Amino acid sequence: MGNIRAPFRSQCDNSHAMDARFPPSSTESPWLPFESRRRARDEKREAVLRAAVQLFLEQGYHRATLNDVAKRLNITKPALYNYFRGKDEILFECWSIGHELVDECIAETSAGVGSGLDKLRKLTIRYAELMTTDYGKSLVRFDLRDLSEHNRKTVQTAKRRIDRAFRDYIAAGIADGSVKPCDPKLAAFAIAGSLNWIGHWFQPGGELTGRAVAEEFAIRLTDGIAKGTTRKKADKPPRKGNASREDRSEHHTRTAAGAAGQSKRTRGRLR
Amino acid sequence: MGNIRAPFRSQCDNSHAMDARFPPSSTESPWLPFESRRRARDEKREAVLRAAVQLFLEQGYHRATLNDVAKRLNITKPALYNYFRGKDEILFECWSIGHELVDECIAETSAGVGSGLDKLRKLTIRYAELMTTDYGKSLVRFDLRDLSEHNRKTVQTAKRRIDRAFRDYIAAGIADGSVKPCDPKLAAFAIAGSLNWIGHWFQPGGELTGRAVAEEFAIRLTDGIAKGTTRKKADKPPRKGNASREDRSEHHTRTAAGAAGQSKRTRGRLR
DNA sequence: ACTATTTATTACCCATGGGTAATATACGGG
DNA sequence: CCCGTATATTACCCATGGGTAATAAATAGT
Repeated sequence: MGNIRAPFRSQCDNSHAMDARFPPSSTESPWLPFESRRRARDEKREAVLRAAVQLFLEQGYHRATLNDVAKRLNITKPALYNYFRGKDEILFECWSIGHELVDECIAETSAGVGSGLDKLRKLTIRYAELMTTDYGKSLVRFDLRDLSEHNRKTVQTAKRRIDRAFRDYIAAGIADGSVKPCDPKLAAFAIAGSLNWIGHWFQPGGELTGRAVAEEFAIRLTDGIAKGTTRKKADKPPRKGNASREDRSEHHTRTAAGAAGQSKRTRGRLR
Repeated sequence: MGNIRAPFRSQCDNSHAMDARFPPSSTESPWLPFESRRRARDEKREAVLRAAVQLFLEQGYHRATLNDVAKRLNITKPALYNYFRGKDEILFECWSIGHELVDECIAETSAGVGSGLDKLRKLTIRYAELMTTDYGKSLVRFDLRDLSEHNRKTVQTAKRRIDRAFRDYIAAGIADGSVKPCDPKLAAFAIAGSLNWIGHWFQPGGELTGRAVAEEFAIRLTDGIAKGTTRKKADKPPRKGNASREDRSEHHTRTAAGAAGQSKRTRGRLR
């Protein structure tokens, strides 16, 4: 508990037992164990954000401590305050980066040509892929209420921009006939919600790449409101990898039913 | 700060300025200001859960304190420990109630008759409506990592039951021809994700009732994978077996996929 | 080298909030 | 009316973790 860090760290951290003069990975901390810290300020600031967003996602904002963030960067907590005012500002910056990325998606999609449906598909793919990245997940996994009043309003405004892009494309699609008549607001909620949820379950390194998920979702979701049955050739049910690794869906539909029975709201034990 | 509660509360709480002998609302606390506390234990336990789930949803689990929960019930924090071992157990019980409710949905849906698509629609409606309730929101707004190891496993198991119900119905629908060929796993993620997100944005008292949202979502989402354009303009899904199995194939080669370029990860500035 | 500035470190502060101990009050049964 | 049990209350404990003050080490300029 006492020694967060030995003064001259005679003993190396040894979580990476190799020559310490070079970082073992390109995504490592720019603070090499002790000496040779001469990188530019902005690089360090971004490194803090990378470490923070990872930790916030891994552990959750409230369980991740600034000591944890600092330790991952080979520094100590007060050093973080050279770059940020406090924990909530770090959180806000994660969000800001996410919003910059999504704003790029919207801008490029809007700049392109095509029907409302085309643009909706394009945005869906880009947004879905963003949801498989750390800063994309920031947009949907963190809690607005952890921000200061001012920053919260900023984020809410950015969130509204995203929602409006989806709605506008849907409305445009209805107008140009590429999208079934529907309520743009609810349809946007349905699509964006599905995409946002990717940020909750997707884990890189699984059997699916972010791009594959994005394309599959774009088909599945837009087909729901596309006028006319866009029937893909065989869609890709037996596509690239094998799906049935974790798909023990051979159990029949009668699962779970028996156990539930009545809602016995007599949950009365304890002690 | 000092006086959480006056010993004999000569001054009434006066947030409800009426005769204090009867609760002003049916959803009020069973602990009337001070005397006449003789209700059954289970009722009080459930009242704690109702207050807790509301507060956890309003403020977030970590910001909501047990003092807050107790205050809302006209009691003090240690009294809660007569009914629960700790904060995380309260959270777990909220989750448990939610899972009982959703297990009922699955059981009733599975017990019914109809094609895979019919069952998928039925479950979608029920699940969507559940997502507009407090205990339904518990399922998607709270964080597994706040639970003890043992309780976390219980919840994860229950979550897997939900996922499998969706997958099974989709797989059954593919088998009986009511659902387009697709990857059941991803399709279930897409649908369930969209529904889960309802728990994040829906607020009772808005312009839409839970039921209306549920029915609209059921149409919007299942149409995405239903084979044949089930063309029901006048939002009246509660019919069974209207899935016209006619396959109006109309080609529409997919575009959109390849167009998404590389996102320039060259974010230069950042203060 | 000397000095100013930046950037890190050690050693704290302290508000928060979950949880507990000791104790008081209500209630039900004899 | 008295006592045992259940259920509340007051008054604490204390681990956690965000944040700060004082200070030391590295860096850049001259």
